[in-house]
Amino acid sequence: MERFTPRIRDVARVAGVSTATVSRALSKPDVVSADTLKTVLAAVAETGYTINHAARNLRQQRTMSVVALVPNLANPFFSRILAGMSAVLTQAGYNLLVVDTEGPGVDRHIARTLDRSRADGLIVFDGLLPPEDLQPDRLRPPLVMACEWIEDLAAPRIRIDNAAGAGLAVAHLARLGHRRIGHLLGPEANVLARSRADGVRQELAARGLPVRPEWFLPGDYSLESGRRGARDWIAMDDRPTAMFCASDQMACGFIGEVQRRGFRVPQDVSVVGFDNIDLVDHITPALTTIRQPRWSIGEAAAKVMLSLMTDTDAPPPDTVLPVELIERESTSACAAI
Amino acid sequence: MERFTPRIRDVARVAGVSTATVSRALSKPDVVSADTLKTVLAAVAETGYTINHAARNLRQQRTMSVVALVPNLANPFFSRILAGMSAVLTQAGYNLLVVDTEGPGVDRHIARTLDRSRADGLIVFDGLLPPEDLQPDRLRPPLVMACEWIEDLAAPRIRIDNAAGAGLAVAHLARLGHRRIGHLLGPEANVLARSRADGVRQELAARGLPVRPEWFLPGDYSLESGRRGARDWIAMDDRPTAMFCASDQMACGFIGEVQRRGFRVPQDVSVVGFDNIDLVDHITPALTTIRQPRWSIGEAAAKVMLSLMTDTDAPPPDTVLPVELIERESTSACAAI
DNA sequence: AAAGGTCTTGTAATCGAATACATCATGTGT
DNA sequence: ACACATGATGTATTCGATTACAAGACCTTT
Repeated sequence: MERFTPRIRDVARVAGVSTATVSRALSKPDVVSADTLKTVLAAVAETGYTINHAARNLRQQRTMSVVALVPNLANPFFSRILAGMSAVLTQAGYNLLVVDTEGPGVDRHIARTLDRSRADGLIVFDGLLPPEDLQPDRLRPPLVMACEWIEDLAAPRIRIDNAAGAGLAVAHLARLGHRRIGHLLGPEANVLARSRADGVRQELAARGLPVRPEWFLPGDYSLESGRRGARDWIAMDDRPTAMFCASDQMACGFIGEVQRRGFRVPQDVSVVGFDNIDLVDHITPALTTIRQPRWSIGEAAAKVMLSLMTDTDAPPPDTVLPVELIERESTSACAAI
Repeated sequence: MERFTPRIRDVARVAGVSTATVSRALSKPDVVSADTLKTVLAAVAETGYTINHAARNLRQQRTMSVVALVPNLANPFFSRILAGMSAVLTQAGYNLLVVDTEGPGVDRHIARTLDRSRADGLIVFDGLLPPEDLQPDRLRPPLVMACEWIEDLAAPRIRIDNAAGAGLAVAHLARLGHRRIGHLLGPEANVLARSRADGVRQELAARGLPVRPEWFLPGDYSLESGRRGARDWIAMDDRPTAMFCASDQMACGFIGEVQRRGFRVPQDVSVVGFDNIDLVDHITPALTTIRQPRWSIGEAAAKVMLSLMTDTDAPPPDTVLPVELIERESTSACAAI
């Protein structure tokens, strides 16, 4: 066990070949002779050689890693998406690294530092990053937007049909006889939140149901804002009999608070969420929600990224994945007259 | 706007100085003259130069990034820890990258590829990684174990006193008059789970309460295993009146399932969790739990890592952070005679 | 005025692997 | 037997920055 870290030339010396041959033996085994290959591999084993990634990255001008920028890792929504991406990328020999773009102590301009010498690709899940940090140019690695997107930024998008998902939720409630349907909004600046709110309005209008601005309560996807939404709902004179929440987290906060204040779900208010995070199948009542195919979103994002990085032809500019209503216990027929 | 990516020598040419001077101007501004500095910065702006990290990493033999290996990003437990780490590391000029070590499509041996040429430090939250991939040697970056740890692996640890936390939970239940206290276990292989179970046994014994093996139900921290635990609990003839769950996720699964089967919490069974994830303050009943100082854990891990990477003297080998009981609504005085 | 110091800058080596090009041995076709 | 293709390997350059060392300019001290 030597005290220095072996380099390719140490392997070459031990194997009695040139460094070029060692390099070839390791990266394109089929171009060297079988004998040489065996000798080199033995020498690698003997020296304990491992490649120096910095050197390889410099020479090849690529890093074999893809960075995912996610807003708020605290949201369990992302975990399965990341797993789906990881599966595809690992398969293709790439590493997946995750960076949180939100919260105290986090640099908003992190994307600026993620140039080609750092990552071969960038998959962005945060629609609020400064576009100028991501504008494609020769320094920036290829970019894919997933879930959220940034207007005016030309990049392939992987997303679901948020408006349609919201429509499913509203249609489900309407079918149960609800005519007074409210919506707990996501953050104003968020494109998804806006699409969902639009979907709600469209579906309500299409069914001739009232679209009352005061029934669109402010929120920001968080548990805490779900709780605030519940208080707002309780404070109303003229309450909706059903609430569609733009995220499961808000739905949990909402349900928890209304129950604590003595209301029953779904008897006093039906609640629909959005995302289908693992948790919502386990709370009581189990949450009716709109399922996003999270694993598939991750897979699709990774595949588009791969084709962006390696293929010559352009990937699909916009991939829209299907959503689905999952009926559970938090919704029931409208009891009001 | 040229079509090539500018290099340091392009800046040097524009500024009319040598590449060495440009390099110094950018990394140690105080050693170059004020005039030169201004010229160089102007040239940088003009060319749009940004550094090539691969080249710098190769030359300096470091990457300025720290990788965190977490088991299962789906667990919201980690988010605030990561944020705490990120805050400290960003401050010190390091990047934090997160890699998930679990789930389908994930490479168990990921740690093997994370050598010095990839990361300057490794913070591991997964006690089940193969130790041989982490054994410190000249190739491996400095290592810190946080939350979990691996026996026989010499590395500084940041952790909480799990046994004491479990003790707090049991003591709380005992104080409420419970004499039949069960424990929903974490995964058998997990060191934390074992410590917590030991803490339960110790505290029960110390108080002269029964330690019945059939009241230690199997679990694995997951929501689903909480649900299974509930079914096991329901199936018992001779049920505990209180259950301490080794994770909040299990406590949620447990409470959801017993409620669904017609039991009330805390009237029919008191429940204590462990972790204090954000969610548990919002469900009904709000969960009584053991709080882990997650932000501080992250901060402490990052600080120890920094001293490992930069200082000459050794950091504390074992940092134990305090835990605390948070009393909410899921526990109440024992109703049984 | 010579000696020595400080400040600033340039020259050239270096980090470790990949690869363009050259070289040489062997095999194939006529 | 000659021309030429093929395969395997070596030599030397390259990726883009940092930095040891050298050197020049200028100032201070004796």
